[in-house]
Amino acid sequence: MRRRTGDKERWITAAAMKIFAREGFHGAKITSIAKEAGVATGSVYLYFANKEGLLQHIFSELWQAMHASFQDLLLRKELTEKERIEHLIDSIFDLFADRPALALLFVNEQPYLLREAPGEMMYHYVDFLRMGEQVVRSGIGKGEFSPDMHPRVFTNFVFGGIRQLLQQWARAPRQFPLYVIRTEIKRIVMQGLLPRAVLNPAGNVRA
Amino acid sequence: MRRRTGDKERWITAAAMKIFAREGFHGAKITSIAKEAGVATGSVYLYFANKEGLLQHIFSELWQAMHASFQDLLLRKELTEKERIEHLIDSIFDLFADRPALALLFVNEQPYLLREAPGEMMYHYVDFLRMGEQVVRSGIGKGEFSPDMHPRVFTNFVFGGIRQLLQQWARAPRQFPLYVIRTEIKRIVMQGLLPRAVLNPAGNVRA
DNA sequence: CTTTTTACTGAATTCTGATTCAATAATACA
DNA sequence: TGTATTATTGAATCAGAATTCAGTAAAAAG
Repeated sequence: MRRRTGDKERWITAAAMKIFAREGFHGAKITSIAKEAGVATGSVYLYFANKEGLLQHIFSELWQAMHASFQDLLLRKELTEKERIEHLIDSIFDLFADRPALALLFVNEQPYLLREAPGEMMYHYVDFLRMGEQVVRSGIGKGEFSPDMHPRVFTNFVFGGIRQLLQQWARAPRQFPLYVIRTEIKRIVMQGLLPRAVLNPAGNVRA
Repeated sequence: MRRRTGDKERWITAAAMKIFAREGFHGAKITSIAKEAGVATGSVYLYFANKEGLLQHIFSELWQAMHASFQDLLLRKELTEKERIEHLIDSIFDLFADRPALALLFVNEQPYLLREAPGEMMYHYVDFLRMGEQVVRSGIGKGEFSPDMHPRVFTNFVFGGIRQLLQQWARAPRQFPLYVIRTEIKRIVMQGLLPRAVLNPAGNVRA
Protein backbone atom coordinates (compact mmCIF):
# COMPACT_ATOMS: atom_id res chain seq x y z
CA MET A 1 0.00 0.00 0.00
CA ARG A 2 0.83 3.63 -0.10
CA ARG A 3 -0.53 6.48 1.96
CA ARG A 4 -1.54 9.85 0.70
CA THR A 5 1.07 12.34 1.74
CA GLY A 6 0.15 15.94 2.43
CA ASP A 7 -3.31 17.37 2.06
CA LYS A 8 -3.32 17.45 -1.72
CA GLU A 9 -7.02 18.13 -1.89
CA ARG A 10 -6.49 21.33 0.02
CA TRP A 11 -3.47 22.32 -2.05
CA ILE A 12 -5.51 21.85 -5.17
CA THR A 13 -8.53 23.84 -4.04
CA ALA A 14 -6.26 26.62 -2.81
CA ALA A 15 -4.46 26.70 -6.13
CA ALA A 16 -7.72 26.57 -8.04
CA MET A 17 -9.11 29.47 -6.06
CA LYS A 18 -6.10 31.54 -6.93
CA ILE A 19 -6.02 30.66 -10.62
CA PHE A 20 -9.77 30.84 -11.12
CA ALA A 21 -9.76 34.25 -9.51
CA ARG A 22 -6.94 35.50 -11.69
CA GLU A 23 -7.87 33.95 -15.04
CA GLY A 24 -11.55 33.31 -14.63
CA PHE A 25 -13.00 29.82 -14.71
CA HIS A 26 -12.74 29.43 -18.46
CA GLY A 27 -9.35 31.01 -18.72
CA ALA A 28 -7.91 28.76 -16.03
CA LYS A 29 -6.02 25.68 -17.22
CA ILE A 30 -6.04 22.50 -15.17
CA THR A 31 -2.35 22.27 -15.91
CA SER A 32 -1.71 25.67 -14.32
CA ILE A 33 -3.73 24.74 -11.29
CA ALA A 34 -1.80 21.50 -10.89
CA LYS A 35 1.51 23.28 -11.20
CA GLU A 36 0.45 25.94 -8.72
CA ALA A 37 -0.64 23.19 -6.34
CA GLY A 38 2.61 21.31 -6.83
CA VAL A 39 1.02 18.13 -8.12
CA ALA A 40 0.81 16.43 -11.50
CA THR A 41 -1.96 17.31 -13.90
CA GLY A 42 -3.58 13.94 -13.55
CA SER A 43 -3.70 14.18 -9.79
CA VAL A 44 -6.39 16.81 -9.97
CA TYR A 45 -8.65 14.11 -11.37
CA LEU A 46 -7.96 11.84 -8.42
CA TYR A 47 -9.59 14.35 -6.15
CA PHE A 48 -12.22 15.96 -8.35
CA ALA A 49 -14.39 14.63 -11.12
CA ASN A 50 -13.50 17.47 -13.46
CA LYS A 51 -12.87 21.17 -13.72
CA GLU A 52 -16.44 22.09 -12.96
CA GLY A 53 -16.48 19.79 -9.95
CA LEU A 54 -13.54 21.71 -8.59
CA LEU A 55 -15.40 24.97 -8.88
CA GLN A 56 -18.51 23.47 -7.37
CA HIS A 57 -16.57 22.15 -4.44
CA ILE A 58 -15.25 25.60 -3.64
CA PHE A 59 -18.68 27.17 -3.88
CA SER A 60 -20.23 24.43 -1.90
CA GLU A 61 -17.91 25.02 1.06
CA LEU A 62 -18.46 28.72 0.77
CA TRP A 63 -22.23 28.55 0.82
CA GLN A 64 -22.09 26.13 3.68
CA ALA A 65 -20.04 28.57 5.76
CA MET A 66 -22.33 31.40 4.82
CA HIS A 67 -25.41 29.44 5.66
CA ALA A 68 -24.02 28.41 9.03
CA SER A 69 -23.21 31.92 10.17
CA PHE A 70 -26.55 33.20 8.95
CA GLN A 71 -28.34 30.43 10.76
CA ASP A 72 -26.52 31.34 13.95
CA LEU A 73 -27.58 34.93 13.67
CA LEU A 74 -31.19 34.05 13.07
CA LEU A 75 -31.22 32.08 16.29
CA ARG A 76 -29.76 34.76 18.55
CA LYS A 77 -32.88 35.93 20.29
CA GLU A 78 -31.26 38.84 22.09
CA LEU A 79 -30.63 40.80 18.89
CA THR A 80 -32.88 43.48 17.53
CA GLU A 81 -33.64 43.09 13.84
CA LYS A 82 -31.52 46.11 13.10
CA GLU A 83 -28.57 44.51 14.85
CA ARG A 84 -29.26 41.25 13.09
CA ILE A 85 -29.04 42.91 9.71
CA GLU A 86 -25.82 44.60 10.68
CA HIS A 87 -24.38 41.30 11.81
CA LEU A 88 -25.48 39.63 8.58
CA ILE A 89 -23.56 42.23 6.66
CA ASP A 90 -20.54 41.77 8.88
CA SER A 91 -20.61 38.02 8.57
CA ILE A 92 -20.35 38.22 4.80
CA PHE A 93 -17.35 40.48 4.99
CA ASP A 94 -15.76 38.35 7.69
CA LEU A 95 -15.96 35.40 5.38
CA PHE A 96 -13.93 37.14 2.69
CA ALA A 97 -11.85 39.47 4.80
CA ASP A 98 -8.48 37.85 4.14
CA ARG A 99 -9.33 36.00 0.97
CA PRO A 100 -9.75 38.44 -1.88
CA ALA A 101 -9.34 35.62 -4.40
CA LEU A 102 -12.34 33.84 -2.95
CA ALA A 103 -14.30 37.05 -3.13
CA LEU A 104 -13.52 37.43 -6.83
CA LEU A 105 -14.54 33.87 -7.50
CA PHE A 106 -17.76 34.40 -5.65
CA VAL A 107 -18.77 37.51 -7.52
CA ASN A 108 -17.52 36.49 -10.95
CA GLU A 109 -18.34 32.83 -11.36
CA GLN A 110 -21.71 32.66 -9.68
CA PRO A 111 -23.59 33.22 -12.96
CA TYR A 112 -21.79 30.35 -14.64
CA LEU A 113 -22.63 27.88 -11.92
CA LEU A 114 -26.16 29.14 -11.69
CA ARG A 115 -26.54 28.23 -15.35
CA GLU A 116 -24.59 24.97 -15.36
CA ALA A 117 -25.57 23.53 -12.02
CA PRO A 118 -28.83 25.23 -11.22
CA GLY A 119 -29.87 22.65 -8.67
CA GLU A 120 -27.57 23.05 -5.72
CA MET A 121 -26.54 26.61 -6.43
CA MET A 122 -30.07 27.83 -6.79
CA TYR A 123 -30.97 26.17 -3.55
CA HIS A 124 -28.29 27.94 -1.55
CA TYR A 125 -28.91 31.20 -3.27
CA VAL A 126 -32.62 31.26 -2.72
CA ASP A 127 -32.29 30.08 0.83
CA PHE A 128 -29.78 32.76 1.56
CA LEU A 129 -31.94 35.55 0.22
CA ARG A 130 -34.93 34.12 2.00
CA MET A 131 -33.13 34.50 5.31
CA GLY A 132 -32.49 38.16 4.62
CA GLU A 133 -36.10 38.72 3.67
CA GLN A 134 -37.21 37.05 6.84
CA VAL A 135 -35.26 39.48 8.99
CA VAL A 136 -36.67 42.45 7.13
CA ARG A 137 -40.23 41.19 7.49
CA SER A 138 -39.78 40.59 11.12
CA GLY A 139 -38.26 44.05 11.60
CA ILE A 140 -41.21 45.62 9.85
CA GLY A 141 -43.54 43.64 12.05
CA LYS A 142 -41.85 44.96 15.16
CA GLY A 143 -41.94 48.52 13.91
CA GLU A 144 -38.16 48.68 13.68
CA PHE A 145 -38.20 49.20 9.94
CA SER A 146 -40.14 51.28 7.51
CA PRO A 147 -43.44 49.49 6.92
CA ASP A 148 -43.49 50.22 3.22
CA MET A 149 -40.18 48.49 2.51
CA HIS A 150 -40.36 45.60 0.01
CA PRO A 151 -38.40 42.80 1.70
CA ARG A 152 -37.38 40.88 -1.37
CA VAL A 153 -36.30 43.88 -3.36
CA PHE A 154 -34.46 45.22 -0.36
CA THR A 155 -32.57 41.99 0.25
CA ASN A 156 -31.55 41.62 -3.36
CA PHE A 157 -30.47 45.21 -3.52
CA VAL A 158 -28.26 44.93 -0.48
CA PHE A 159 -26.84 41.62 -1.61
CA GLY A 160 -25.96 43.10 -4.98
CA GLY A 161 -24.41 46.16 -3.44
CA ILE A 162 -22.24 44.05 -1.20
CA ARG A 163 -21.09 41.95 -4.14
CA GLN A 164 -20.12 44.98 -6.09
CA LEU A 165 -18.08 46.39 -3.25
CA LEU A 166 -16.46 43.06 -2.53
CA GLN A 167 -15.42 43.00 -6.13
CA GLN A 168 -14.00 46.49 -6.08
CA TRP A 169 -12.16 45.68 -2.93
CA ALA A 170 -10.81 42.36 -4.18
CA ARG A 171 -9.65 43.98 -7.38
CA ALA A 172 -7.68 46.63 -5.53
CA PRO A 173 -7.71 46.04 -1.77
CA ARG A 174 -5.93 49.30 -1.15
CA GLN A 175 -8.46 51.72 -2.64
CA PHE A 176 -10.78 51.33 0.33
CA PRO A 177 -10.33 49.10 3.32
CA LEU A 178 -13.04 46.64 4.18
CA TYR A 179 -13.93 48.27 7.47
CA VAL A 180 -14.82 51.48 5.67
CA ILE A 181 -17.02 49.57 3.29
CA ARG A 182 -18.91 47.76 6.04
CA THR A 183 -19.54 50.92 7.96
CA GLU A 184 -20.72 52.80 4.93
CA ILE A 185 -22.99 50.04 3.79
CA LYS A 186 -24.68 49.96 7.13
CA ARG A 187 -25.20 53.68 6.99
CA ILE A 188 -26.71 53.56 3.52
CA VAL A 189 -28.90 50.62 4.33
CA MET A 190 -30.24 52.06 7.53
CA GLN A 191 -30.46 55.76 6.83
CA GLY A 192 -30.24 56.30 3.12
CA LEU A 193 -28.86 59.29 1.35
CA LEU A 194 -31.11 62.04 2.61
CA PRO A 195 -30.15 63.85 5.77
CA ARG A 196 -32.29 62.82 8.72
CA ALA A 197 -34.49 65.01 10.76
CA VAL A 198 -33.24 64.86 14.31
CA LEU A 199 -34.68 66.17 17.52
CA ASN A 200 -32.98 69.03 19.28
CA PRO A 201 -33.25 69.25 23.06
CA ALA A 202 -36.34 71.42 22.80
CA GLY A 203 -38.14 68.68 20.94
CA ASN A 204 -38.27 70.58 17.67
CA VAL A 205 -37.02 69.30 14.37
CA ARG A 206 -33.63 70.32 13.08
CA ALA A 207 -32.51 69.80 9.52
CA MET B 1 -20.43 44.11 -57.81
CA ARG B 2 -22.83 42.94 -55.23
CA ARG B 3 -24.63 44.88 -52.53
CA ARG B 4 -25.18 43.76 -49.00
CA THR B 5 -28.79 42.80 -48.57
CA GLY B 6 -30.52 43.23 -45.24
CA ASP B 7 -28.89 44.54 -42.13
CA LYS B 8 -26.90 41.42 -41.38
CA GLU B 9 -24.79 43.15 -38.80
CA ARG B 10 -27.89 43.90 -36.80
CA TRP B 11 -29.28 40.40 -37.23
CA ILE B 12 -26.04 39.00 -35.95
CA THR B 13 -25.78 41.22 -32.90
CA ALA B 14 -29.40 40.54 -32.06
CA ALA B 15 -28.84 36.82 -32.34
CA ALA B 16 -25.64 37.03 -30.36
CA MET B 17 -27.35 38.91 -27.58
CA LYS B 18 -29.97 36.24 -27.34
CA ILE B 19 -27.58 33.31 -27.42
CA PHE B 20 -24.96 34.89 -25.17
CA ALA B 21 -27.66 35.64 -22.65
CA ARG B 22 -29.01 32.12 -22.72
CA GLU B 23 -25.79 30.11 -22.90
CA GLY B 24 -23.26 32.55 -21.53
CA PHE B 25 -20.41 33.84 -23.64
CA HIS B 26 -18.34 30.66 -23.40
CA GLY B 27 -21.26 28.35 -23.86
CA ALA B 28 -22.42 30.17 -26.99
CA LYS B 29 -21.35 28.68 -30.32
CA ILE B 30 -20.73 30.91 -33.29
CA THR B 31 -22.59 28.35 -35.35
CA SER B 32 -25.70 28.74 -33.19
CA ILE B 33 -25.50 32.49 -33.41
CA ALA B 34 -25.20 32.33 -37.18
CA LYS B 35 -28.14 29.98 -37.45
CA GLU B 36 -30.24 32.17 -35.15
CA ALA B 37 -29.30 35.18 -37.25
CA GLY B 38 -30.15 33.35 -40.47
CA VAL B 39 -26.70 33.68 -42.01
CA ALA B 40 -23.83 31.28 -42.69
CA THR B 41 -21.21 30.65 -40.03
CA GLY B 42 -18.53 32.38 -42.00
CA SER B 43 -20.60 35.51 -42.39
CA VAL B 44 -20.18 36.34 -38.76
CA TYR B 45 -16.51 36.89 -39.52
CA LEU B 46 -17.30 39.33 -42.29
CA TYR B 47 -18.82 41.66 -39.76
CA PHE B 48 -16.80 40.97 -36.62
CA ALA B 49 -13.19 40.07 -36.05
CA ASN B 50 -14.06 37.17 -33.77
CA LYS B 51 -16.34 36.00 -31.01
CA GLU B 52 -14.93 38.39 -28.48
CA GLY B 53 -15.25 41.28 -30.90
CA LEU B 54 -18.92 40.52 -31.17
CA LEU B 55 -19.33 40.74 -27.41
CA GLN B 56 -17.29 43.91 -27.27
CA HIS B 57 -19.40 45.50 -29.93
CA ILE B 58 -22.56 44.88 -27.95
CA PHE B 59 -21.05 46.27 -24.78
CA SER B 60 -19.61 49.19 -26.56
CA GLU B 61 -23.00 50.28 -27.88
CA LEU B 62 -24.49 49.75 -24.48
CA TRP B 63 -21.98 51.86 -22.63
CA GLN B 64 -22.28 54.53 -25.24
CA ALA B 65 -26.03 54.75 -24.71
CA MET B 66 -25.55 54.74 -20.97
CA HIS B 67 -22.95 57.43 -21.13
CA ALA B 68 -25.09 59.61 -23.34
CA SER B 69 -28.11 59.57 -21.10
CA PHE B 70 -25.98 60.15 -18.03
CA GLN B 71 -24.28 63.07 -19.69
CA ASP B 72 -27.67 64.57 -20.51
CA LEU B 73 -28.77 64.32 -16.93
CA LEU B 74 -25.62 65.93 -15.63
CA LEU B 75 -26.25 68.91 -17.84
CA ARG B 76 -29.85 69.54 -16.81
CA LYS B 77 -29.37 72.48 -14.51
CA GLU B 78 -32.96 72.61 -13.31
CA LEU B 79 -32.74 69.32 -11.46
CA THR B 80 -32.00 68.98 -7.79
CA GLU B 81 -29.33 66.39 -7.02
CA LYS B 82 -31.95 64.16 -5.52
CA GLU B 83 -33.94 64.27 -8.73
CA ARG B 84 -30.79 63.73 -10.71
CA ILE B 85 -30.03 60.52 -8.83
CA GLU B 86 -33.56 59.32 -9.35
CA HIS B 87 -33.31 60.03 -13.04
CA LEU B 88 -29.98 58.21 -13.22
CA ILE B 89 -31.61 55.16 -11.75
CA ASP B 90 -34.52 55.44 -14.14
CA SER B 91 -32.27 55.83 -17.13
CA ILE B 92 -30.56 52.54 -16.41
CA PHE B 93 -33.83 50.72 -16.18
CA ASP B 94 -35.15 52.42 -19.28
CA LEU B 95 -32.19 51.10 -21.18
CA PHE B 96 -33.02 47.50 -20.31
CA ALA B 97 -36.76 47.75 -19.90
CA ASP B 98 -37.72 45.66 -22.92
CA ARG B 99 -34.46 43.81 -23.39
CA PRO B 100 -34.00 41.26 -20.62
CA ALA B 101 -31.40 39.42 -22.69
CA LEU B 102 -29.26 42.52 -22.83
CA ALA B 103 -29.63 42.91 -19.10
CA LEU B 104 -28.38 39.38 -18.51
CA LEU B 105 -25.43 39.95 -20.78
CA PHE B 106 -24.61 43.13 -18.99
CA VAL B 107 -24.64 41.63 -15.53
CA ASN B 108 -23.08 38.28 -16.39
CA GLU B 109 -20.35 38.98 -18.91
CA GLN B 110 -18.96 42.23 -17.56
CA PRO B 111 -16.31 40.45 -15.47
CA TYR B 112 -15.03 38.57 -18.50
CA LEU B 113 -14.60 41.67 -20.58
CA LEU B 114 -13.10 43.55 -17.70
CA ARG B 115 -10.42 40.87 -17.58
CA GLU B 116 -9.91 40.34 -21.29
CA ALA B 117 -10.25 43.88 -22.60
CA PRO B 118 -9.47 46.02 -19.60
CA GLY B 119 -8.74 49.09 -21.67
CA GLU B 120 -12.02 50.23 -23.13
CA MET B 121 -14.26 48.50 -20.62
CA MET B 122 -12.44 49.90 -17.66
CA TYR B 123 -12.66 53.33 -19.14
CA HIS B 124 -16.44 53.27 -19.47
CA TYR B 125 -16.89 51.63 -16.15
CA VAL B 126 -14.79 54.08 -14.20
CA ASP B 127 -16.25 57.02 -16.02
CA PHE B 128 -19.72 55.86 -15.30
CA LEU B 129 -19.11 55.44 -11.60
CA ARG B 130 -17.34 58.77 -11.51
CA MET B 131 -20.47 60.47 -12.78
CA GLY B 132 -22.49 58.97 -9.97
CA GLU B 133 -19.96 60.04 -7.40
CA GLN B 134 -20.02 63.53 -8.78
CA VAL B 135 -23.73 63.87 -8.22
CA VAL B 136 -23.44 62.61 -4.67
CA ARG B 137 -20.63 65.02 -3.87
CA SER B 138 -22.52 67.87 -5.30
CA GLY B 139 -25.63 66.89 -3.34
CA ILE B 140 -23.65 66.79 -0.15
CA GLY B 141 -22.22 70.19 -0.95
CA LYS B 142 -25.70 71.63 -1.35
CA GLY B 143 -26.90 70.07 1.87
CA GLU B 144 -29.32 67.82 0.01
CA PHE B 145 -27.59 64.66 1.19
CA SER B 146 -26.17 63.36 4.40
CA PRO B 147 -22.74 64.95 4.79
CA ASP B 148 -21.12 61.79 6.10
CA MET B 149 -21.97 59.70 3.04
CA HIS B 150 -18.96 58.20 1.23
CA PRO B 151 -19.61 58.99 -2.45
CA ARG B 152 -17.61 56.21 -4.00
CA VAL B 153 -18.87 53.51 -1.72
CA PHE B 154 -22.39 54.77 -2.16
CA THR B 155 -22.19 54.77 -5.93
CA ASN B 156 -20.74 51.30 -6.11
CA PHE B 157 -23.30 50.00 -3.71
CA VAL B 158 -26.21 51.36 -5.67
CA PHE B 159 -24.76 50.19 -8.96
CA GLY B 160 -24.32 46.70 -7.56
CA GLY B 161 -27.81 46.64 -6.14
CA ILE B 162 -29.28 47.66 -9.46
CA ARG B 163 -27.32 44.96 -11.26
CA GLN B 164 -28.55 42.32 -8.90
CA LEU B 165 -32.16 43.34 -9.36
CA LEU B 166 -31.80 43.60 -13.12
CA GLN B 167 -30.52 40.08 -13.05
CA GLN B 168 -33.37 38.78 -10.94
CA TRP B 169 -35.80 40.52 -13.18
CA ALA B 170 -34.22 39.30 -16.40
CA ARG B 171 -34.13 35.76 -15.09
CA ALA B 172 -37.84 35.80 -14.29
CA PRO B 173 -39.51 39.00 -15.45
CA ARG B 174 -42.75 38.03 -13.83
CA GLN B 175 -41.62 37.80 -10.21
CA PHE B 176 -41.48 41.55 -9.85
CA PRO B 177 -42.16 44.16 -12.48
CA LEU B 178 -39.52 46.72 -13.22
CA TYR B 179 -41.58 49.65 -12.03
CA VAL B 180 -41.78 48.13 -8.58
CA ILE B 181 -38.04 47.66 -8.52
CA ARG B 182 -37.30 51.23 -9.52
CA THR B 183 -39.63 52.65 -6.95
CA GLU B 184 -38.27 50.48 -4.19
CA ILE B 185 -34.68 51.21 -5.06
CA LYS B 186 -35.32 54.91 -4.85
CA ARG B 187 -36.92 54.47 -1.48
CA ILE B 188 -34.02 52.43 -0.12
CA VAL B 189 -31.43 54.75 -1.54
CA MET B 190 -33.04 57.89 -0.23
CA GLN B 191 -34.53 56.83 3.05
CA GLY B 192 -32.98 53.57 4.10
CA LEU B 193 -34.57 50.88 6.15
CA LEU B 194 -35.27 52.71 9.38
CA PRO B 195 -38.57 54.51 9.77
CA ARG B 196 -38.22 58.26 9.45
CA ALA B 197 -39.29 60.89 11.87
CA VAL B 198 -41.91 63.01 10.14
CA LEU B 199 -43.61 66.25 11.04
CA ASN B 200 -47.28 66.24 11.85
CA PRO B 201 -49.33 69.36 11.14
CA ALA B 202 -48.62 70.71 14.62
CA GLY B 203 -44.89 70.69 13.90
CA ASN B 204 -44.14 67.91 16.33
CA VAL B 205 -42.34 64.70 15.55
CA ARG B 206 -44.30 61.57 14.83
CA ALA B 207 -42.77 58.10 14.70
C1' DC C 1 13.59 -8.29 1.30
C1' DT C 2 9.72 -9.32 -1.73
C1' DT C 3 5.23 -8.71 -2.82
C1' DT C 4 1.11 -6.18 -3.01
C1' DT C 5 -1.51 -2.43 -3.13
C1' DT C 6 -2.48 2.19 -3.72
C1' DA C 7 -0.82 6.99 -5.06
C1' DC C 8 0.94 9.66 -8.41
C1' DT C 9 2.81 11.16 -12.87
C1' DG C 10 2.71 13.64 -17.32
C1' DA C 11 2.82 12.60 -22.21
C1' DA C 12 -0.61 11.14 -25.46
C1' DT C 13 -5.32 11.21 -26.77
C1' DT C 14 -9.59 13.25 -27.75
C1' DC C 15 -12.94 16.41 -28.33
C1' DT C 16 -14.90 20.68 -29.14
C1' DG C 17 -15.70 24.55 -31.38
C1' DA C 18 -13.46 28.90 -33.33
C1' DT C 19 -11.71 30.33 -37.53
C1' DT C 20 -10.48 29.93 -42.46
C1' DC C 21 -10.95 29.77 -47.35
C1' DA C 22 -12.00 27.81 -51.84
C1' DA C 23 -16.13 27.78 -54.17
C1' DT C 24 -20.46 30.00 -55.46
C1' DA C 25 -23.96 33.64 -55.91
C1' DA C 26 -25.59 38.07 -56.57
C1' DT C 27 -25.34 42.58 -58.24
C1' DA C 28 -23.35 46.52 -60.81
C1' DC C 29 -21.46 48.24 -64.74
C1' DA C 30 -19.82 48.31 -69.52
C1' DT D 1 -25.27 40.02 -72.30
C1' DG D 2 -20.81 39.40 -70.34
C1' DT D 3 -17.44 40.63 -67.04
C1' DA D 4 -15.80 42.44 -62.81
C1' DT D 5 -16.40 42.95 -58.15
C1' DT D 6 -17.97 42.07 -53.83
C1' DA D 7 -20.94 39.16 -50.61
C1' DT D 8 -21.96 34.87 -48.81
C1' DT D 9 -21.52 30.10 -47.88
C1' DG D 10 -20.40 26.00 -44.95
C1' DA D 11 -17.37 22.09 -44.95
C1' DA D 12 -12.61 21.47 -43.75
C1' DT D 13 -8.92 22.92 -40.91
C1' DC D 14 -6.67 23.76 -36.74
C1' DA D 15 -5.58 24.85 -32.08
C1' DG D 16 -6.11 24.47 -27.44
C1' DA D 17 -7.05 22.45 -23.45
C1' DA D 18 -9.75 18.83 -20.70
C1' DT D 19 -9.32 14.27 -19.67
C1' DT D 20 -7.19 9.62 -19.78
C1' DC D 21 -4.17 5.90 -18.83
C1' DA D 22 -0.01 3.10 -19.12
C1' DG D 23 3.78 3.36 -16.51
C1' DT D 24 6.39 4.42 -12.17
C1' DA D 25 7.03 5.27 -7.19
C1' DA D 26 6.12 4.80 -2.49
C1' DA D 27 4.47 2.67 1.45
C1' DA D 28 2.58 -1.41 3.90
C1' DA D 29 2.26 -6.21 4.73
C1' DG D 30 4.19 -10.53 5.16
